[in-house]
Formats: sequence, structure tokens, C-alpha cells
Amino acid sequence: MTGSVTLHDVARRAGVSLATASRALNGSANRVVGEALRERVLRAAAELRYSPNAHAQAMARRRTRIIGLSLHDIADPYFSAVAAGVMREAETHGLLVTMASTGHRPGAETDYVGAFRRHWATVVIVVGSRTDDRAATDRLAEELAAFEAEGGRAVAVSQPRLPVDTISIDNRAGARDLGHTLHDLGHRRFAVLAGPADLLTAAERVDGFREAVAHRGGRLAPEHVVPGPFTRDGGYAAMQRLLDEEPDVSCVFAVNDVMAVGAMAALRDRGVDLPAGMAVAGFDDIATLRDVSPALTTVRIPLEEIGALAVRLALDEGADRPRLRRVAGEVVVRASTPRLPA
Amino acid sequence: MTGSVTLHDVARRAGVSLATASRALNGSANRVVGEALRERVLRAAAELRYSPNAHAQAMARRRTRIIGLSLHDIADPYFSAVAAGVMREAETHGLLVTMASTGHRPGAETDYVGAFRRHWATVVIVVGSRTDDRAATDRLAEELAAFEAEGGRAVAVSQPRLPVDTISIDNRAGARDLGHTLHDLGHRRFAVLAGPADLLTAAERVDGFREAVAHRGGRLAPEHVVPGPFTRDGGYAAMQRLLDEEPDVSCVFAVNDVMAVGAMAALRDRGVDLPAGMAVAGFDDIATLRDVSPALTTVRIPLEEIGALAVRLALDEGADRPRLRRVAGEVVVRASTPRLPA
DNA sequence: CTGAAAGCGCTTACAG
DNA sequence: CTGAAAGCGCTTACAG
Repeated sequence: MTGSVTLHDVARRAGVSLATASRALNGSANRVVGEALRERVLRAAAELRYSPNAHAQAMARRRTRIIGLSLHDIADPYFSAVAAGVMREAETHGLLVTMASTGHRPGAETDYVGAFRRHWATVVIVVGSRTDDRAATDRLAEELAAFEAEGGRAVAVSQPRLPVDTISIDNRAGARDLGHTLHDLGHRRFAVLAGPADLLTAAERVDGFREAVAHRGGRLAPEHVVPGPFTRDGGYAAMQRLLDEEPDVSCVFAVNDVMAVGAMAALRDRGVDLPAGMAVAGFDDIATLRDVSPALTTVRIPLEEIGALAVRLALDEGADRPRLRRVAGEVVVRASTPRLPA
Repeated sequence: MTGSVTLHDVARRAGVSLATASRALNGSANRVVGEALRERVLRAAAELRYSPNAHAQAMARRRTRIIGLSLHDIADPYFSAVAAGVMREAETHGLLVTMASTGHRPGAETDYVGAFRRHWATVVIVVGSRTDDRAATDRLAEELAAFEAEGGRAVAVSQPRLPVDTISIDNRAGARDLGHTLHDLGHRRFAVLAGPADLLTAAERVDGFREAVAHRGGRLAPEHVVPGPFTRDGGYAAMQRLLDEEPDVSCVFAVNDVMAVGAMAALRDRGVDLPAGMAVAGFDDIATLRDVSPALTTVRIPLEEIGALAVRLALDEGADRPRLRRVAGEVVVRASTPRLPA
């Protein structure tokens, strides 16, 4: 960068010292600057289009107003909803959000937390399912601990496996409730599009659903639990593979909405009538997908609110950390899972 | 922040000077550090979990590796797609992205560019339609100019009204092409859900569509051009108001996909059969909405690619700036606009 | 190859 | 109320 106007320039133009210029510009806590000088400084700053150097301020103040946010993929509406909540809340506190997408690359979260740490972010928020890779989780935990040891505040939106404040979505209970609801609608023969095998979020949803089916005496054959990517195309492909087996099921649970929509597309492409030919349910209640038809039965997660809560939690000087906040999902029945005629 | 390990600590532990420690850690261009010392420094840094202070580096180097990204709403899939492209390309260049949402607040873009400027961002990208507020545009232009005068590089994704490199989506031509296509499908009586009156992007799409209809001798009555917010709910409400007038039209063009989906919901809620009862077309080709049914006819914009291009443009040391890159949309005909029986 | 020292642009005790 | 000066944690000519 070249040619930027410094506080020095402002002070000189106003005919005051650096200290006075600094105080006039951001009214330092205990100091008051005489009205006349203050005016002169402000005018000089305006005339020069002075903009303070945030790094110099960070150095002198030993802290910043930056939130570091790590997530898996901003184009995924799940993450963009959480990010929107984070950004909304950040703005009300005058904080700037630096965001990094892992693209599901292992180790990326740790790298990014390191980057946020180097930037003296005041808060770091890590959102996304943990995996079954213990070593990776340990490394991330270590980096977060180092960040907090330096005075930063970290919050995870994930399973509670990190040594920081955590917002944990109750995937298991949500999926269980959904399973019970589908049973109540008359369904007994289920299949599950299970998502990636190593993702804890996917595993929890499958487990919860399986529990409900078992508890009510329904049927969920192991070969009808089909793994695959956590994406629209993953849902599409998993549904295709499932259909190839001509399964005797009346209802498919895709472990997130994006996959459920892919599954619906696959069903249609195979000529299955929806919702009569197959009931489909998802998870998350993605806003952008609320108008698919038939409207998708799902488990609503308050994603934006979770993002905002993460910021509030980080900024709240509570004792007894790390704290755990559990967020429950709520089953929303829509047209995609009609009652099964008895 | 407290207790952070500094380069000083590393140097002391390794028994070398600050200069040597610095050189060992990031192999300064022209200097080479002896292998033995280098080893000692790296080991000391690892043992202490040293993480360089990015602000101190920024101060000393007089630049950062930060991209400032301003957009209207990250939860809107249009913007999250662009953001994903920006972040993907940023990562390949080792750049971090700081993002700010304007929430459509007037003046917010200017404020955020100011913030990015204070942070010595190396690149600033402003994405979103300009409005008809000349004064606001002028202030933003001024702030961007100041940013570039200090050595930063700015890129706008918007109408070419800013004195910086610009990626401009050809809304008018896209809407015109869409109008012609719909005419070719047999439609003659149109309505438009026009979006916000002050948004240039909305206005351009309306204008392009109107041109096509006029050119082909179709009908688009002024009272059938209904304004409203650029959102799903905006589309829903606008469609309701349109239906209240019992318009004699066979095809509705919503100026973006999100609105189009809202419009489809409104039509369904009023008992209109889709697509037979009303053809609906949108604009953008939002990925998350590709599975609505009937599948939406739209104008595809390569949003992610535009985000990536913005970064490349900023990093490219081209002459003759500001440069203008026009991006064309491509009409994609799907089931929501069936051919009208003659 | 290695080090002492200046400098990046601010803030903030410490004096006056 | 105002100012001179130290300090934040790095990098990088400049010497050696």
C-alpha cells in the first residue's frame, strides 16, 4: 500500500500532537480534548480522508474486532444460514467476520483457526460436524486451546468434542422424533439415505432414526441404509442405488434436506409418483427448499439463530466454561409424507 | 490477548537474533539461514507453538493477504454462490476473505469498504446491484477510489457505475432472450414480477423483457408489471396481487428465481395448476432451486465463476483499468414454461 | 551467514 | 487539557 494518510499527517495539519489527534478521533476513555482542537483534528481528518490503520490499532491495543468463522461450504444453504446469523449478530457488536471454507478438506479447520489466531481474532467460531477422525479432532482442539490461552474466545457448532463453548444440535433426538412421527402416519417399512460414513452428524441422525424404528417395531434393513455424500447429487445417487434394489419400503429418510431433494428428483426420474409412490423426509428445514413440491417433511433447526447465539456466547463473559448449549430440532410434517392408508 | 508467544521468545529459545529467527521462519527472499540455526529456530517455534502476529507482519510488510467482500445477504443463494467462488479462488492464492453483509442498508457498502481500507485489504470486491441513488453511488465510488489510491485493488460485480474493474451481468440481454424464447413457445400475454423499483438489476431485467415482448408484438400491460421485494416472500405477495386482478396472461416472468419460486407457491395456494394453468420463468438459475417442480425455466448466470473471476481480475496486473467484463446469461428452458397449444 | 537497529502507524501511561 | 516517548511484534535494509 502506498500513499495512505497517517495520523501523523492529520496531527500536523491540525497543528497538534499525535496523542491529541488520536484522542480527538476516538475519544479515549479517560481523556477529553478541548473543543477547539477537537474540531481542528476532525476537520483535518475529513479533509485528508484519513482512515486509521487497523493493524496499527490492533498492535497498540493488543486486540481486534474480528470474528473468524470456519465452515465447510458457504454455497451450502445450511452453512450460509448459520453464517447469516453470525454476520447479523456480529454487525450489532461492530465486529467484522473473516470467513473460511474448508471444502471438507481434513485439517483445514485447524489451519484456519491458526490463521485467525495469527490475526488476533477476538472470537473464533467453528461450524460443522466433527468426523470420526480422532487425531484430526485432537489437533483442532489443541489449536483452539492455544487460541483461548492467548485470550481469544472460541465457540463450536458441532458435537461436543472440543474444549470450548459448544452449540450442539440434537440430531439423534430430532431423527428419533421424526421416526415416531412417520410411524404415527402409518409407515412401517423404511430406508435411509445416510450421508457420509465418517460424519458424526450423519451418523447421529441415522442412529436416532434407527432407534425410533426399532422402538416402534418398524423395519429398516441394513441394506436399506445407503451411504453417500451430504449433497443434492449424493441424495440423487443414493436414491438411485436404493431403487436398483427394488426395496419394499414406503418411506425414505434422507439425513438432510438437500439430499432429500436429490432423492425426490431421482424418484421422479424413475417414474415414481410423489408423494403417493414414496414418502420422503429430510432434516434441517432449509429455507430455500421450503417451496419444493410436494413440500418436504423435515426437522427444523433454527440455523440463523444458532449462528447469532454462537456470537453471543463468545461475547458473554460467563464463568464455568466450556459451556454446552443443546439445540433441539422440531419435526415439521408436510405433504411429502402423507398418511399411509391402513 | 495475553500470553502469546512472540518471535522474540522463539529467537531467545533458539539462541539467535530476531532477524535470524524471522528469516528462518519464512525464508526471506534474498537471505539464506544456515541449516543448523534454521533447524534450531523451527524446533523452538514448534515447541512454543509460535504463531506469528499477522498485524505486526502487516505493519512491517505494509500489506496483507486479505480480501474484503461486501454483499447484500449471505443467506440469499445468489450471493452465497458468488461468495463460494470468491472463497475458492482466494484459497488458491493463500488469501483470507473478510465478508460483510449490507442487509440492503443504504450506505453500508461504503462503510464496509472503509473498514476494508482500514485493514489494508489487498483486494476489495463489492457485489450487488447498484440502485438509482446517485449520491450513494458517488460516495461508494469515492471510497473505492481512495482505497485504490492507497494501493488496493477493487472489483465490482454490478452495473458499470463504479471507477473500478467491473464484472457486469448482461441482465437486459438475458431477459430479452428469455422473452423471445417464451414467445417462441407460443406465449403472447405476459406479466412481470418486477422486484424493487430502485434496483438497477431488477429494472434491467424488466426492460429487457419488455423490449422482447414489444419487438415480437406480445402484450405486457403496465398494470401487469408488479413491483415488490427481491425475495421469495416478495414473489409470493406480488403474485397474489397480480392474481387479484384476474389478469388475462399465460406466462409470468419473475425477475429472479427466488421470487419465481414464491410466485409458484402463491399460484398453487390459489389452486392454479402448474405448469398448465400458468407458465412461470425466473432468472439466475440458483442451484438449490433446480429441483423445484415443475422445473423452473430461467436464465443461467455462472455465479460461482463470477466470484472466482472477480478475484482473478483483482490479482491480475493488467493495464488500462478500469476494465469491464460482460457476462452473458443463457436461457434454460424447463418444465415450468410448456409450449402453449396453438 | 548473522545481528543491531530503524521503522511500520497507532495508543497510552506518564509528566507537565 | 496537551505532549514526548515508549511500546505493540514483526521485517528488512545496512553493516559486518
